[in-house]
Amino acid sequence: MSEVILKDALVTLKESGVRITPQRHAILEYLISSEMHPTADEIYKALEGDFPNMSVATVYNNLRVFRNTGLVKELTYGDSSSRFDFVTHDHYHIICDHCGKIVDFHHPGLEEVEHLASHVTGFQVNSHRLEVYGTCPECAVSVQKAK
Amino acid sequence: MSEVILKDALVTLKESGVRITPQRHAILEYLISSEMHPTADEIYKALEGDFPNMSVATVYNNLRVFRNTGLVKELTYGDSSSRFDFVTHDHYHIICDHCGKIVDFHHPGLEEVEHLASHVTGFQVNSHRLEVYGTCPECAVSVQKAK
DNA sequence: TAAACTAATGATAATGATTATAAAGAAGTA
DNA sequence: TACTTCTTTATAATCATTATCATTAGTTTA
Ligand SMILES: [Mn+2]
Ligand SMILES: [Mn+2]
Ligand SMILES: [Zn+2]
Ligand SMILES: [Zn+2]
Repeated sequence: MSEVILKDALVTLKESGVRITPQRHAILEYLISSEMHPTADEIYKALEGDFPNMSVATVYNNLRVFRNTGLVKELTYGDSSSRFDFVTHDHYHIICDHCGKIVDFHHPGLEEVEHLASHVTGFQVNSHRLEVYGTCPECAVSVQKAK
Repeated sequence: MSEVILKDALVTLKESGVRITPQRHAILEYLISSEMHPTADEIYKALEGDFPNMSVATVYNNLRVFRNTGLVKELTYGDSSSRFDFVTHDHYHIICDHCGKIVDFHHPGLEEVEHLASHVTGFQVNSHRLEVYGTCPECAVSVQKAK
């Protein structure tokens, strides 16, 4: 299933004049298959078996290439390092305050909020960012036990 | 006007057993008077006239103290450094993609989104974060001219 | 095909925000 | 005053990310 997505991504890259290297192929494949919004370092570690000589700079460079091509979104939180999400359809994220897990969820876009914001501030609005925070079901269990 | 807010903040600190040092007083005062959501370094630079010997670590330490007391919110965006916002009433932010300016705006809380997110993910929801991005009126003018 | 050009990789150094450490100073307490 | 605790300051350490640059690989041109 993710085969098609990968193929499409490769086409997009080729159309943007970006060469498909084995490293790029592997990073993309990993991003598409992963549900966990990995950091650059996690990607690096996940691929070091197949690419023992790959530099961490290559991971960063290529994530930037993917971001500029619109294939990948960078998620930035307060904590240390960025996380990366392969772009399919629009979605929001809910994040566990305890374990840091990031889970996708869907919700109609908040155009109303964008309109109001534009109206009261005079900005031309391009986009918005929304995240919900809380306790994931797994962590809720642990918190129960701790009592 | 912000006098009252400062007084209240000092009371909150005292009640939390936090000593009021001249540096803390100055950082708080600066945060309250500033509309611009400054970074730690901007605060440091703004106060170096009055406190030539103050260490940048003191700024960071005290911002953390204020954050833990609930007086200050830390705003983390992708770009390098955190920004700090003195907490008064809840509000959202709209951010200019061109100049980085951060402007407050008010909008009813998005409880509906929190409920739906909780429902589809099984999380216990605590909070959410929303930012709107776009072009501020000033930058819109510059963009016009550039054409 | 060979030469020339261009892009990508990998090793390593640099950057920059933030945190840790430890000594010195100030305030609080008995 | 003696003792304890907190705070500041200077400085070093950390760590993610970016820059540099030589090497390699791919593409284009002659
Ligand atoms: Mn996602
Ligand atoms: Mn604000
Ligand atoms: Zn969790
Ligand atoms: Zn602007």
